[in-house]
Amino acid sequence: MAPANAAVKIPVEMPVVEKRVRNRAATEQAILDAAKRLLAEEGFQNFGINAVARGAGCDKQLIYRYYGGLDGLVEAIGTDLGSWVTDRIPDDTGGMFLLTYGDLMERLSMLFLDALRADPLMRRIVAWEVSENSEQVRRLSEARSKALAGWIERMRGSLAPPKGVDAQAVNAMIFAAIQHIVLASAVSDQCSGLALKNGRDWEKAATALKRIVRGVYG
Amino acid sequence: MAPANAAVKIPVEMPVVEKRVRNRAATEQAILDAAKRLLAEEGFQNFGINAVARGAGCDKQLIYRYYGGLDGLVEAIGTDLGSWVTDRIPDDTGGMFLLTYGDLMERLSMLFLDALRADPLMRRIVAWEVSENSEQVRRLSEARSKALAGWIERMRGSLAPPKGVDAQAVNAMIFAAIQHIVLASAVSDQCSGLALKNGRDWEKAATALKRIVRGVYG
DNA sequence: CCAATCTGTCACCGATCGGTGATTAGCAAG
DNA sequence: CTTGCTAATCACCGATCGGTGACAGATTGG
Repeated sequence: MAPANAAVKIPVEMPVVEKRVRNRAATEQAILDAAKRLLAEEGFQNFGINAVARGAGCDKQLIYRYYGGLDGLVEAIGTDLGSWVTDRIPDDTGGMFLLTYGDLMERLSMLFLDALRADPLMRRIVAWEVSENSEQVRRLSEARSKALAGWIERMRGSLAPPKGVDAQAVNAMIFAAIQHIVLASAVSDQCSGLALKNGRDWEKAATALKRIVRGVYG
Repeated sequence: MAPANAAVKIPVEMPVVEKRVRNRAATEQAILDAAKRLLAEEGFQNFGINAVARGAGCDKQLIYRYYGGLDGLVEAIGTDLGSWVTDRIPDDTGGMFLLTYGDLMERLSMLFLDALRADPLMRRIVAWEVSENSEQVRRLSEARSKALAGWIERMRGSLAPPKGVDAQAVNAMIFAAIQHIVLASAVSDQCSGLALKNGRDWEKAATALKRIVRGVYG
């Protein structure tokens, strides 16, 4: 990538062109990977057929042929997404004994917070969900929330929320807070005046979150 | 240049063209209004020079002349935004006596929730904030958070948060939850499995929110 | 061997984008 | 009326977008 004479145009053709092998499965995977990578790194703003084709190093025609266009490609991403929770979030209690519903929710909150912070693709998708209402996004959103709900159900086991508390609504609030705070931190390192840069900042955020959980569930 | 026999052109002009008056101030206002309207109704996705010019019914050149381009126009929106809080959110206690910090935060939460639900422009801007990191958005974000912080400070009066609680972090969580839940409801009528459609749904959400506030601040 | 099929590439379309120079049209002072 | 200023429009540019039809090269079955 560093020719001695930095002329504007390269006069000779690239000698070794990395001859593209004829392999449909590999190409499909390359397209899917490029799409996920692009979405994670660049966001949904400039996410389009041309960009994905460029990223995958192939012609956009193949995206139409193999995935039926962007819609099909996004749907394929959504299918992959189903395994996100099981991949990125531990499915056990981490050796802890979750005796109360409060224990459970505190742990779920921390796991979800860390997992979301660590996954740029998922962050972009969440941001997409609250920014657009297309069919594409609805599919993604559905796949994500279904996987998430399944995970919570699995972790919950036989623990029941305390009487007199609308656990569904409260939990929605808690997860909403986590999602928004992680999204905000990813673009501006802060949220509502709260710095979210280094580990200590996140310690404070996590503490506040646990405080909230414990305040409701004891 | 302008032959009388313009065969391809439309033969009859639009009968009443609403003859445009030469009035710079009015045009500037029309542009600003169109920009705010477009952003509120269509979102930031298709927000651009051409769209605003179309919406304002003038040539895009005028946007460059009067606002120095989209950036300046967005900045003008941000300036307007400063008065959002004072316009849309009551600045008094609504006749209540806020005796404790918990009273205060409960009331602030409700006010902010209702105000955000009622303001599509502000919702779009919040969604924009968590989706993009351009200079434009940073300006908007700053103006918004500054106005919000000022409002909170004004309402707070001399009430101090209880010792042992990181009020800044906890409040950031609460406001994050409100923002995310309102954004989600605006595009999909739900959030994390919690329906957010009719008034009863919102009652439940508000109750959960108050529960959280009271759980932390008593 | 030929022919059909599959993978991949290329060229091109119309539409829209952001942006800019040149031009027209209304108004007021001289 | 003429002159000058300015609001407003028009015409055009290159770039990029999503989308499609035609074509080239490899693979495979007969």
